Amino acid sequence: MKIGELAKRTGVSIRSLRYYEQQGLLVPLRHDNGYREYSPFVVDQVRTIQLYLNLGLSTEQIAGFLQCVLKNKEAFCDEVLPIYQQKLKEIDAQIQLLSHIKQNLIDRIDSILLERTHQSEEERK
Amino acid sequence: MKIGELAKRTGVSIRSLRYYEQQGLLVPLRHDNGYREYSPFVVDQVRTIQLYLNLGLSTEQIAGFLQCVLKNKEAFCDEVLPIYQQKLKEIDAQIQLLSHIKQNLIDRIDSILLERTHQSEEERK
DNA sequence: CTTGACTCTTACATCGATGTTAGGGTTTAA
DNA sequence: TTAAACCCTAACATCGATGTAAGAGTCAAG
Repeated sequence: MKIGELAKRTGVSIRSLRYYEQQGLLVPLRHDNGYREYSPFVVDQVRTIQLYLNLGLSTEQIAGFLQCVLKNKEAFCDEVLPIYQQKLKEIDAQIQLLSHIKQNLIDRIDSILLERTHQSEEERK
Repeated sequence: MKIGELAKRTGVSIRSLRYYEQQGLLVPLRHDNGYREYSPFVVDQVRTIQLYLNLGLSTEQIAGFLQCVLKNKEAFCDEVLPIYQQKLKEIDAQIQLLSHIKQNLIDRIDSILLERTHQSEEERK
């Protein structure tokens, strides 16, 4: 199938499919006219790519183990686990940072509301 | 004081100080030779800017209320509260997304480890 | 007067997946 | 044959605070 149909079937934009190819995630055949030709199996491959992107992995990381996981179970691909664990660390760090900021915001919001309450009480006198 | 000293006193890079000015957060005087001249009060002003940046606010948002909060309590500046509340919403959304991904990663890691455990047991037979 | 330390402006680079556009071939159905 | 619908490459834009570098002027101490 050509790129337009693959885009429709996967819900991934043509732009992104070309980008994945540039990053080495997809290697379509080429017709004489330069058009890309994709095997039907590639639909699943694209969905797999999307799955990993949604886990926050970069195309570079995905490229490192995609060929393996397409043929085997993840547990068989030694590159996957360390990447997952590293990503988990990063996510934890981000969550911690965001939680800190969140508490900070909550405190400041409360402080403003409290101050306004006081002010209203003053005015009522 | 000149920009270099302000940078030293605040720990903010010269580059950033110029950027803040470009964003309308700082308005230093200019000497005849073009050098920026900062009042000593600006040290606190820069610290205030940093504080808001660390809350995840953009320079544009900060510019919207900086003049007010420099002269009054935050509770007096009507622009602040809605920005805090909106930021809080965004942070919550991000935390939720990250938590979702985190759980997903944990599940996949567990799955891999479990599968390897099984495999080891098989091999032991 | 000279040299080192400052300062100035302008502008490109970062990070990364995706959008968008321009300019130009190809295919297909009417 | 023509027009619509596809496809191609190349390249700029996004988002935003900050780093970095080039080229040039200024100032201060020796």
